[in-house]
Amino acid sequence: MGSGKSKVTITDVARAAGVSSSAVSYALNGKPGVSEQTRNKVLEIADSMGWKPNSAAKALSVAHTHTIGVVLNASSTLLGVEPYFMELFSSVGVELEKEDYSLLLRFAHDDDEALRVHRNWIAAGSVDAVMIFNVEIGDRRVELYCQHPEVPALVFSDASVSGGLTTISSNDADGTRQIVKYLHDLGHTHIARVAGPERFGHTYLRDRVFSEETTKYGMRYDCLHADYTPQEGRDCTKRLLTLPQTPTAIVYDNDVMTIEGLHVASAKGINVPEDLSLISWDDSYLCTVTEPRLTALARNIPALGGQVVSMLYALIDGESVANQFEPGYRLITRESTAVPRAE
Amino acid sequence: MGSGKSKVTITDVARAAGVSSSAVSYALNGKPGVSEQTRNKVLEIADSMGWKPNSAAKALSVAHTHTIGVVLNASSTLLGVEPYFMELFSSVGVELEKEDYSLLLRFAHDDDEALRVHRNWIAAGSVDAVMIFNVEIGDRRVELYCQHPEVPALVFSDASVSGGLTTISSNDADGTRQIVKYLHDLGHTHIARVAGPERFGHTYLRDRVFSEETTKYGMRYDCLHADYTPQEGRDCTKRLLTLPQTPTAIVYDNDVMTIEGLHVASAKGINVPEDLSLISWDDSYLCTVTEPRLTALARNIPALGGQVVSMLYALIDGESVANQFEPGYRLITRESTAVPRAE
DNA sequence: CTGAAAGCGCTTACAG
DNA sequence: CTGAAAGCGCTTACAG
Repeated sequence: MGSGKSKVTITDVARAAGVSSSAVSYALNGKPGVSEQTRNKVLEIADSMGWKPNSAAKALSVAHTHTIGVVLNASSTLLGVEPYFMELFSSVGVELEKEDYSLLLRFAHDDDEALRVHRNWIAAGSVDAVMIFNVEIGDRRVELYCQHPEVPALVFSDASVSGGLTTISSNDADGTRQIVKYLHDLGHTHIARVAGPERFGHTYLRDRVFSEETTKYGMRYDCLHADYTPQEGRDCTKRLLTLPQTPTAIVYDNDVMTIEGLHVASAKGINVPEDLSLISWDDSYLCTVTEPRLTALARNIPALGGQVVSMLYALIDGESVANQFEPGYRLITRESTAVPRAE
Repeated sequence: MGSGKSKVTITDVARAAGVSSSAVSYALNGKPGVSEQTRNKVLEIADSMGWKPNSAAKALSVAHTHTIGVVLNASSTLLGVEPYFMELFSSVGVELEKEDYSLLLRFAHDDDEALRVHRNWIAAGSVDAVMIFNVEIGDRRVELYCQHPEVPALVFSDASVSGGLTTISSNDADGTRQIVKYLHDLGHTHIARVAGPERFGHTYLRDRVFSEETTKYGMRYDCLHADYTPQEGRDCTKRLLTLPQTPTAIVYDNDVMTIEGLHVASAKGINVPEDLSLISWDDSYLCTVTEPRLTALARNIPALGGQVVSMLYALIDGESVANQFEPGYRLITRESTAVPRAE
């Protein structure tokens, strides 16, 4: 309603300083076209009047909103459980802060709703760039932003599913190798994995490299696909533990499933790590909370922020930026892994 | 840069429809001043051309951004650990979605930086309203928004610290009563609490009601103040367990500290719940992950979203809205609480 | 019911 | 170095 009526505008400042509004604009934006004297005077007066550029007016003029868009899946019960997004936003947000950029956040129930938001953002010019997560093969968001290069998209996925959009990828091949080598060095010869959904690009990549590495080492490898939820973590573990030949180690694609796997094992009287080693892909506070604490593959999210934001700014500036990898994974060994019991 | 060049504007639609741009505006906004015929034609054409209102232009005209601002504390290591914010944002975000409102998110390192962002938002007209969390006594954000009623603030705190700004409060008095009564009914006569920081309004309120209720029941009550971190959860538990007279139950103001308390107890050979009952204030997945699982006081965050958003909309519409309470707390009893061992 | 015009608060060529 | 003017894409009184 009547809000903003009392706001001080560039015209007020101009009047107070006795110059034109364009002079004020030049002064305020550090552009040439105004003497040092006037510039200083304007700066001082603007400051004393508490002037700040109206964001809508500025956005309309320069066609930049100083905003990075993200739409999240609201129906994912894992949003609250998994710290990933909050940690990432925090790390990215701190960097964005330096240039007064904001995160524009939306929650969609399904893919259609998400797509609607993205379409709207593109047509309305609401964001300077977007970050896209959980990309699936043939993702419609990827398709959409390929058709609209005017709003740059940074895709958090393996480059194989980004349709040419700029990606930042976790180095899943390397992470997989670290895990398999570690288990092999401990003496395991039969490992299993409870993986994420097959439709995600990084799942596919992990699947492939797990197969390659285990055959390289002559290990037996079983893989079940799940959806990251506690329920499926439990179910898959039960199935693996009733196999005629039981694995001596299980790798889970997230920490929540690992924890549920641990509970299933102890309910069955199977000791971790003596009888069974468990590794969580993704480290978090959760992994330090169980008994035993969980060996986990950790990503360096705090370091990720700067990298992400500089990619975003480069994209916004119209530069072409190469696909990059996140800071490397690091295996944190705790008490859930050990030498397998001799048969 | 050259982005937005190809965007379809209201003028393009007007030209295509053979009417004036004002007619288009009326038609698109469902306002009178245009015949049904023209309205339908315009709607159809606008749709077929893929027109969407430019958000900056609209915001500049109507002085509304369709945006709710939140600035979070980036240096809190608990952001990733505690699911509260993500769950709340998700629940609020789903409601906001229906009216195409967005969350505008910033991360500040300290109070000064947060205050700077808020000042900027006010002067720049960047948000239609803000949500404010973790309010302290004498909070400068409260002071700021009291001076600027033109941008409404919804404060998540006890009404005693909001300086008259509209609040939505968790019913901490009721929650406290539930906990104390439950422990009393089990037979506990000496309970302790590891509380949050004293500077928070809700901590103060819990402190007071805990005192009242325990004296009402004739229970002994010890209280230590901590900062929600794992470290202080451990330290405070150790201090409580080396008291000459040891409590038979400990209540923690968050789940993270409860879990650390559990670890301290088992390290000392103290059995939970036989020797010591533990209750977490705030329920989350974490509470179901430990052995034993934790009895916890749960808030109903999914139900909170609708309530919060309708308050926000009312505030934005300039209505005066009364302070409200969140949906009530519910005590979830699990295996970390029991009848105390007879002395 | 309809169109021409002014305004929201900025920026940016364009003349002086 | 400086000012007057047009433009960003909408909305909204104001005349016809």
